[in-house]
Amino acid sequence: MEDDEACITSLSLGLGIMGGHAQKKENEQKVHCLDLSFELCPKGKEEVEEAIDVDQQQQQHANKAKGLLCLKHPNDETSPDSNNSNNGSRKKLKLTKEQSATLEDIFKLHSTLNPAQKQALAEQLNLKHRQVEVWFQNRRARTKLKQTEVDCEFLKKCCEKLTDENQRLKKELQELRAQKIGPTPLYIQLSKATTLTICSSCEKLLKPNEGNNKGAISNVIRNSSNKLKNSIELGGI
DNA sequence: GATGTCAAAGGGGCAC
DNA sequence: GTGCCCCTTTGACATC
Repeated sequence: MEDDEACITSLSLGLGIMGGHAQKKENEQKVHCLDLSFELCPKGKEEVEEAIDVDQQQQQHANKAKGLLCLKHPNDETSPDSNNSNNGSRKKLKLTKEQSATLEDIFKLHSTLNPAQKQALAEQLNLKHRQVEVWFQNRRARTKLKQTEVDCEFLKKCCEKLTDENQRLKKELQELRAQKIGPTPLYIQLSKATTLTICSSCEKLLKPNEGNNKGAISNVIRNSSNKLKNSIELGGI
C-alpha cells in the first residue's frame, strides 16, 4: 500500500512540471496538444522501474505502477460512455485519486484550459472532454465559494472591530461631555449643540455665528468618514 | 434517515 | 449560430 502511494505522489509531481510546459506552449499561441504525457518524475520513474525488475512476488505491483502510467479508469472495463448510459439515470462517477490529483495539479497552474488542453487531458485521464470541462467548472465554483467564505469572515471581523470602536468612542464622548459640560440634562445639551458649530480645520467648537453651520456639519461628517476609513486601512482590519 | 459532497445537467449571458 | 463560462439544481454516493 505504501509503495502504491509513493508511485502516485511521484506521478503528481511529474505532472506539475508538464502542466507548466503546457502553459508555455499556450503562451506561444501555438497549442497543438497539451503535453501531458505523464512523464514520471525521477523518483517515480525509479520506483516504477524497480517494481518492474523485481521478482514475481512484486510483479503485481509493477503492473499496478504501469497501469498508473496510462491512468486507466478502474471502471474502464466498459467504455467511458457507459458512465452515463444507465437507462437514462445518472450514474455518479467517482474520479480516481490519480485523476483527481492530476486535475488538481493542472488546476493549480491554470484554472482554465483551452479546448486543446482539455481534450489532451481528457484523453490522458481516460475521461470525456465534457467531464474535464465540467470538473474545471465545478472546481472554479468551489474555489470561488471558499474565497467568498474567507471574505465573509474578514468582513465579519471588520464589523466586530468597528462595533467595538464605535462603543469605545461613544463611551469616550459621554465621559468628555460629563467632564466639560457637567451634569446638564441631555435635552439642554442638544439644544446647545444646535447653536454650536465646529471649525472644519481644527475641529473645535465655535461660538454661535463663528462659522457656517451647514459647511461645518458636512465637514464633521466628512472628517469622521475619513477617520473611519483611515483607521480601517491602518488598523489592518 | 439526515446531511454533506461532488459529478453532471440545464439555462442564461457573453464574445466571436 | 457556436462555444464557453457561470450559476443553480439534481441526483448518486458517502458519512454520521
